[in-house]
Amino acid sequence: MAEPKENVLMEKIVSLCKRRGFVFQSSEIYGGINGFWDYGPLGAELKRNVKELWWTSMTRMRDDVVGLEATIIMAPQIWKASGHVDTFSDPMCDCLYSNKRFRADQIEPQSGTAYYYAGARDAAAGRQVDDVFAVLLPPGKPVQSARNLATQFYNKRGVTAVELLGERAEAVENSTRFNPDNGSLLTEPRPFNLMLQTYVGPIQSSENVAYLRPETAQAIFAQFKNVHETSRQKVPFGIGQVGKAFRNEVTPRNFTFRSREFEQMELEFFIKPDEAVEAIHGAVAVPTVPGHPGEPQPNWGWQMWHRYWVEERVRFYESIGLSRETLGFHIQTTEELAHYARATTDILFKFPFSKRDAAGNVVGDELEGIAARSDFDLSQHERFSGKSMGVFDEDLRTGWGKLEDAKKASLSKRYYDARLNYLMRVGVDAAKAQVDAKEDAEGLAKGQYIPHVIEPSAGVDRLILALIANAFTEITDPDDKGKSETRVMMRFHPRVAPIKVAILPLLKNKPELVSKARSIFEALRPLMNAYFDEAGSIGRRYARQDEAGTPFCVTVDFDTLGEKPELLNTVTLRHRDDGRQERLAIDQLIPWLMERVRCV
RNA sequence: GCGAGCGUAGCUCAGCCUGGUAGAGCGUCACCUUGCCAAGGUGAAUGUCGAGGGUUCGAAUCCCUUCGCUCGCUCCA
Repeated sequence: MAEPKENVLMEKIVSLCKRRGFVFQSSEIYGGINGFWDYGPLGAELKRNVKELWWTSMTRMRDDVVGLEATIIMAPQIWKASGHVDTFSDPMCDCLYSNKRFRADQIEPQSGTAYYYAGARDAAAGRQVDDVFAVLLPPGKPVQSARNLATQFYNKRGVTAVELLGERAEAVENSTRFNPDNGSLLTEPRPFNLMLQTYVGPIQSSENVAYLRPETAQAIFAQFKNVHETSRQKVPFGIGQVGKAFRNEVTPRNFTFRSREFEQMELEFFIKPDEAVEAIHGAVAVPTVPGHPGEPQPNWGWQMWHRYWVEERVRFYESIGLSRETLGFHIQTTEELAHYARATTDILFKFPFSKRDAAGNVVGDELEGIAARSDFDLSQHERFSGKSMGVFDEDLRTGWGKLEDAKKASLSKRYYDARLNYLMRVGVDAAKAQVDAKEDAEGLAKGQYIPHVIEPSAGVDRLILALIANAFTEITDPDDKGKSETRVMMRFHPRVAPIKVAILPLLKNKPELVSKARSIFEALRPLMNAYFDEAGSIGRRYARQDEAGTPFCVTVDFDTLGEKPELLNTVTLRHRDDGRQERLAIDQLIPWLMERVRCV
C-alpha cells in the first residue's frame, strides 16, 4: 500500500532536485524521454564525489584491486556467453480480455473446448468490429459462459448490443494460448528484449547488431586475462570499473531509481576455488561469528570473502553518511538465486517509496548486490571464446605435491563434480562434459584453475538518490513575526556534499570585506568545490547553502580585517547541521577543511 | 503494453465545471539598505497554459491524438 505521506516526501525531493539543480529530466524541452535523467550542477558534483570515493577506496587504497575502463559496445558474443541474449528476451503474452501479462514459458497448459469469434455487430447502432476473440472452456462448461465473456470483450471495444459473429468450436489439448484464470485468448507471444540494440558500421543489418552493455561486469571478465598478465596481480585480486550501462526497462519507475541509462560501480574479485585453498592450507576458513571478518587471510574460502565484501561495502555506505539503520539486507533465497550463484546479499536503502513487508516494516530497495558467482562467468567466456581463462598457481602446485593420496583423490573428486555440474547445466553433451571435467580436475593437481568470483555491484544513480533522500530534512521554526516557516536542509556527509564550503563577506557594500573573502575563495577553489556568495543578507545566504547541503560556511567580517587586533586574519566558520560557529585562523582553514572533506 | 490520475512562471499552486485581456505566494535579478541565521524598500524579468489537431467569432477552459510524470498490473538477468 502506498503511503500518501511518503509520496508527498518523494514529491518534495523531486521538486528540490529540479529547483536546486540536482536532477533534471532528460530532453525536458522536447517533453522528456521516459527513463532518462540528467544531473544539474549540484547533482554532477555529488555524483563525481561518489564515484571518486568508490574508486579511491576500492582501487587506489588497496593493494589487491586494479581498475579498468572498457567500452560500452562490445563483441555481441559476450552477451551470448553471459546469458543476457537469452535471459533478457523472454516472450510475453497479454490476455486480450484483462490485459494481464504472462511469460509465455510459464503458462500452464489447458485443455477443453475453445470457442472462437470472428467479431461482433450492433445492428441498431450500425457498428461492427472484426477483432478475433476466443474463450477456452474446460470440459462440461456450457457455451453460454464463453458467449458472456466474448460479449464483455466486445462491449469494451465499443459494441453495445452485441451480436456475436462466426462462432466456431474447436477441441484443444494442452494449449498455452489461453489465460488459465478466465479462459480468454492471449496475444501471440512477443519477444521482450531488455538490451538496447544498435548497429556497428553504417549498414543496418542483422549481421552487425550490437548491444549497449546491460552491465559493466562482463568487460571485466572479457579482459581478465589481459589484466591478470599485465598488472602483476595474483589471485586473490579484483578488477573494478565504473561506467554506464543500459537496459530497456519495461517500466522505468521511482524517479531515477530505475532508469534505462544508468551507471554502475562494479568489482569482480577473483578468488581461488575452495578445493585449491584446502589443498594449500589444509582447511578452508568459514565465517563462524557475525560481522566483519577482518583483514583478508590466505585460507579464506568463498564464504569468508563473500562476508568480507558485504561488510566492506556496508562500511563504505556508513563512511558517506548512510547509517546501518537506513539500510536493509536481503539474502536471496535458493529459488531467487541464479543457478550459477552460490549466494547473493543485497544491500538495500529505505527509500520514501519503498514498500512495507507483511509485518509493517520498510524493507528497502536495492543499492548493491554482492554475489558469489562461482567460476561461471570465466568458464562461459572460456567456452565461447575458446581462450583459456585458467590461471597457474605456484602455491597450489607446491601444496598439492605435499598432500596425501586420499586427500588428493577427495579434492579431485569434489572439483570434478563441481566442473561436471557446471558443464551439464549449460548444456554440454554428457560425454564431452565428463572428459572436460576430468581435464579440469587434472589441471587442478598441476596448479591450474579457473578463478571463482565475488561481485559487489552497486548502482551509482540509486546511491545518489539514496544520499539525497537521506540528506533531505525539513526544518520548521517561527520567523521574527512568529509565523512558522519551513526550510529545507540537505544533510550531506562532507565527503559527498556537492559544495564543500561557501565563502561569504558579511556585507556586500564594503569592498575590503568582499576582496578579502574573494582571496580566501581563490585559495580554496583549486582544492575543493568552493562557492562565493555576496548577495543578500547573511542569514539568507546561510539558508541557501543549507538547501544545497554545503556543510561549512566561512564568513569574513570586520574582525578578519583587524577591528579587534587579536582576531586579525580569523574567520567565522559556521556548521550546517547545528548552526554552531567557531573562530578559525585563515591559515588553519585549508588543513581543517581537507581533514573533513578528503576522500579517505 | 493495459487501467486510473495529473501536466498553467524556476518551485508550489489558483483559474477549467459555466469558453471572452494568464494570476498568487515563494524564489531569481538589479539598485538602496545591511554588523551572523530565509530582515526591509524600490524596480524588473520569466509562460506558444506539455505538444499537435479539431469545434468556435474567440480555447488554459470543450473534443480527439500524442508525449511526459505518478499509482496499480506486468517486468525487474
